[in-house]
Amino acid sequence: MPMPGTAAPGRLQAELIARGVRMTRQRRIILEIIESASKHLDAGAILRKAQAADPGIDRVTVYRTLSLLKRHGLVDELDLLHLGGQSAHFYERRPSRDHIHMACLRCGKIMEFESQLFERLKAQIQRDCQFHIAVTRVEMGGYCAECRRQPL
Amino acid sequence: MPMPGTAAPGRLQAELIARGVRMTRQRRIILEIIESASKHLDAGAILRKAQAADPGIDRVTVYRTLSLLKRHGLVDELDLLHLGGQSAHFYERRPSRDHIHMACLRCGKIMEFESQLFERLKAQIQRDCQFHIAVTRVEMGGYCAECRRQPL
DNA sequence: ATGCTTGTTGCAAGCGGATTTCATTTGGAG
DNA sequence: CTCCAAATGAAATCCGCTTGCAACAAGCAT
Repeated sequence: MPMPGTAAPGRLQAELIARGVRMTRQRRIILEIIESASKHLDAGAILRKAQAADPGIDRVTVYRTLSLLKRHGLVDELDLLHLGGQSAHFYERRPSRDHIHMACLRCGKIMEFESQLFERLKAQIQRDCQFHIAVTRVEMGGYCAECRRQPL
Repeated sequence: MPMPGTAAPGRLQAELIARGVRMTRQRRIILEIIESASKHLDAGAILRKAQAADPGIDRVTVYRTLSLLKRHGLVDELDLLHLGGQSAHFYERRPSRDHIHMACLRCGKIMEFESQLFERLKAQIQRDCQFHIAVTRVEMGGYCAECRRQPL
């Protein structure tokens, strides 16, 4: 049973420590937020959640931690097609298997989809183009089932 | 034979006129730049080219024209994975057939790739998720054949 | 435990892409 | 030609993000 107030060291934290990255109080908070997020968060949302846990945390630290995680390939950065004119980026823990993001242009809902076909597509690209894929970003905008059912 | 100095009305221009959009001198210039671009341009590059043709053109007009084209689904907006820390967006005339963008993380080259597999993937999504796809954005970062051949 | 070294943090200032506001101009229908 | 809704340009502004720097702390060696 984990002690109250003591977060179980998440995978992100373990991964960073294994790579010799110094672990600070602020980083632990930010990593925990990203690990336990139920939806895609942008830097501003991560900052707000982090400040709820520790009001002293600065947005610079959030940006630097996100940059660190990107450099280590532990998070993916998304635009989600700038839904609603947003220009901020969204972040998610890099999944073991790539997935496609579908953004409903009407209700704003984000859906994810994994497909064997996508894995085959990547394999085709690596073979036919001699291109070694390091990171993928697949975003599709459109209209979800619910929205298509409703009158305009 | 087209008259010198008289650009043949491009497809973008014809498309906009057909939709009842007012055609101005500035828009004609910007549309022509996008149509004849040999590589992906960002708003700043479009502005510079436009000002070479007409120094009075303001960046606001470029942004508004790009926004208009996006609204009409005539151009696609890309991030190209913010290569080199760039935060600007790139634009291309919407192709008749979607394609995948590959960005080399070392030399910055952008490659494009069309695939029947991608068409099948889209069909699968529309069927399995009941999601009507309006726009796609597929960007992959990695290392191109030339860069992989060279020593680090 | 203690001290040291180096990476990290917070604050303030700054950067750059994109947008808003509003007075002026202009396309193009009648 | 006239007219007016739509488009433009100029300045100011917004907003996400980055940089410079002094103070601080992680974690290794002792």
